[in-house]
Amino acid sequence: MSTMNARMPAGERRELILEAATKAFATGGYAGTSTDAVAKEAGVSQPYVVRMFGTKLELFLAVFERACGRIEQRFREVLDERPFDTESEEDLHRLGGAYVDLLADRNWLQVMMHGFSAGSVPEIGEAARERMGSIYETVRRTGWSDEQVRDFISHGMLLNVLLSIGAFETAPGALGDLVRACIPDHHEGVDSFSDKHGLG
Amino acid sequence: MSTMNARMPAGERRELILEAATKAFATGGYAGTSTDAVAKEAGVSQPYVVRMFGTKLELFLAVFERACGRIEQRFREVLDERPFDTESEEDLHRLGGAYVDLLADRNWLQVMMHGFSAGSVPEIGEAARERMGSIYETVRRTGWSDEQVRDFISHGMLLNVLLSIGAFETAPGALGDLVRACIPDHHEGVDSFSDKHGLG
DNA sequence: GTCTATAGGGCGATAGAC
DNA sequence: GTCTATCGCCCTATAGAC
Repeated sequence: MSTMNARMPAGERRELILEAATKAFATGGYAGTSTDAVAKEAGVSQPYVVRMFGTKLELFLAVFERACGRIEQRFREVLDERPFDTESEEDLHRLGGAYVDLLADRNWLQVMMHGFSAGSVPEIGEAARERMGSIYETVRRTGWSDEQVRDFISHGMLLNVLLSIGAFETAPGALGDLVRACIPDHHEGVDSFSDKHGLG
Repeated sequence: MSTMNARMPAGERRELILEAATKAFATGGYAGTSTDAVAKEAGVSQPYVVRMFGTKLELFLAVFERACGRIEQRFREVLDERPFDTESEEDLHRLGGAYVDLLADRNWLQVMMHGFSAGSVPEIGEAARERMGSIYETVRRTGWSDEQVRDFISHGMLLNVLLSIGAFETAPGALGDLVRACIPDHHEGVDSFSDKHGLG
């Protein structure tokens, strides 16, 4: 974004590009996003992006791992706050709320989602399986039953889809009911939910 | 696939191309699939594919609508078999089984999934919202509560993701547990599940 | 109804200057 | 460490023959 192109420690620039790439890939996905779009978002030249990460694929993998890592870390933070009571309804909402809060960082969720749907690229598929397995293990630390964990992750996937199709901004008719069944305090348009989560 | 290029009623060839495009898009998604890949799969020339549907976008939309329509139709068939008992565990598995059976036609589910994740293309996003709303309404005809319907659709989304990342073929470690929590009778490799559903 | 040829643009990656 | 220039490929869409 900035017009200056001063030198910078490589590690710092790397973070800057990863952040920009996250934003770009979150919108267009792996195949639908050019390295030039990433470069423009980061305010650097396109060859520099490629040079720094080798290939577009490696860049995407780095972005994907980073996004999944953050999501998982958020879960771990909640788990470490205090012990989980398997039977507690409140503890269920504690972890569920963490996921809903992630909607504010929608880019992470959308990058994760795009990684999952690009699973037919072998390297991405492999990373996706590993990450999904890892997230599953983390959620298991709640002590919940296999069915409870499965349901929790299922809800996450539905939220990802609703986010991806823009259902939090525009949800005509029946779709609005589904959105409200997923996020009770959601109301369309400029409201407390949109404000809180940076949507709309 | 065939080497003959005889004339054919347009409607018939249209179906043939839609079928080929479904297969192609199911793997690569919208951005990741070329019209030439579709053409090769259908055994026709690339310009013919474009000419018949106008643009790649319109072709994808046609494929997406068709796939979602079939999925929804399958639900309707199950709903029309006999009345649903809201409290019946068996009826829950009746509709759930219909979705699991759709894994055999994995292309439909994967096209649907790719439509959902390409929601940032405005026309695709709009179609995706409509279709998701429509499927939600259909599932509602079971008489289930909003929460039950939401859970049902959530599970469908998780199955889509697991399918997309290849978890039914290769599910190392924890991921295997998640797969089994989703499809109780699933076993990795060549087995009754894979045989039955054409996987592996 | 279907093809071949090709225009015209975009994209990933490399070379090399500074 | 970062840029400019550019190569060569692939891709969508059009033109026009049969």
